Amino acid sequence: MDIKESITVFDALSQEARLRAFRLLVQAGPDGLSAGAISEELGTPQNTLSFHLSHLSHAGIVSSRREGRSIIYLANVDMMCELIGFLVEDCCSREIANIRQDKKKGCSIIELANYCCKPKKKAAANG
Amino acid sequence: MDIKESITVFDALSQEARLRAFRLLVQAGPDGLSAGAISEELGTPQNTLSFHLSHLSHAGIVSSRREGRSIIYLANVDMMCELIGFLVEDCCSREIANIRQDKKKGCSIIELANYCCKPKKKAAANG
DNA sequence: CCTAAATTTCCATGTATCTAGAAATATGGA
DNA sequence: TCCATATTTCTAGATACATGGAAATTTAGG
Repeated sequence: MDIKESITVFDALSQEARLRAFRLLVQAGPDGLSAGAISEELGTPQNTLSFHLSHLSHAGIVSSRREGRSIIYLANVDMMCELIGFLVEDCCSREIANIRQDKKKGCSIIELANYCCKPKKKAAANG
Repeated sequence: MDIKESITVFDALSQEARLRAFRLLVQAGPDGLSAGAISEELGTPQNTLSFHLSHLSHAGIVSSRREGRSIIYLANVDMMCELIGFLVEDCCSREIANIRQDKKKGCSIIELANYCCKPKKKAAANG
């Protein structure tokens, strides 16, 4: 993910209706949710929500498929993971964070030093 | 971090000058950078940049201290980690991501399933 | 074809944001 | 005090975004 793309994603997530819609979609998982269902859940008129869904879609963090008369939206969790990677990237050079692959578990592992995330505690004699 | 706060942070990071300034500050680490240094690096007029730094500061992802005539800005990496936690939160319920504390290493560990971050591979007989 | 349902596109209005010139504020040194 | 430096605040105009009513599009069923 480059800086332009990440700006597009941040912009997409920087509006309440959109962020709440995205979170609903992440929670909904692979089944996704119809535009109408999201509209009803958020209490946002369908045409307004459509504008926002289109915004999310353009940013690439949601995708959609038609199912009969409904259009089902899906969170693109992959993109979200890329965004997290982008955020953590700069930290790696400061020994604040570390990203590696665990092939046994089949996952990416991000380690964030606690002196970064828990600054209230005294730092250990470690760096 | 709640949804309102995260919107404020996403909004702060959704503009090129601000995101680039923030990344410079992350790279700069605890020493930080003066407003003038950032302005010069980005090629953005000081008053324009001041507007953006104030935006970042209001969102809480940078802080500042005065040093003589300069004002030194610092990335609030803690806030960035909270933001990552907020993003990952919804995934956890879907077994896509997981956050835990490793007390021996003194860090937070985020595990992101590869079927999330590496969708090009075939998924195992798992879902 | 006709009607209903689900969603999007078009459009106008109001609001917020971005930008940079000019003026103001804060600091350091002679 | 006076001057130079560093940064912010004020201000105005241009641009972009959010909202929702009305019309258009797409699909389903008779």
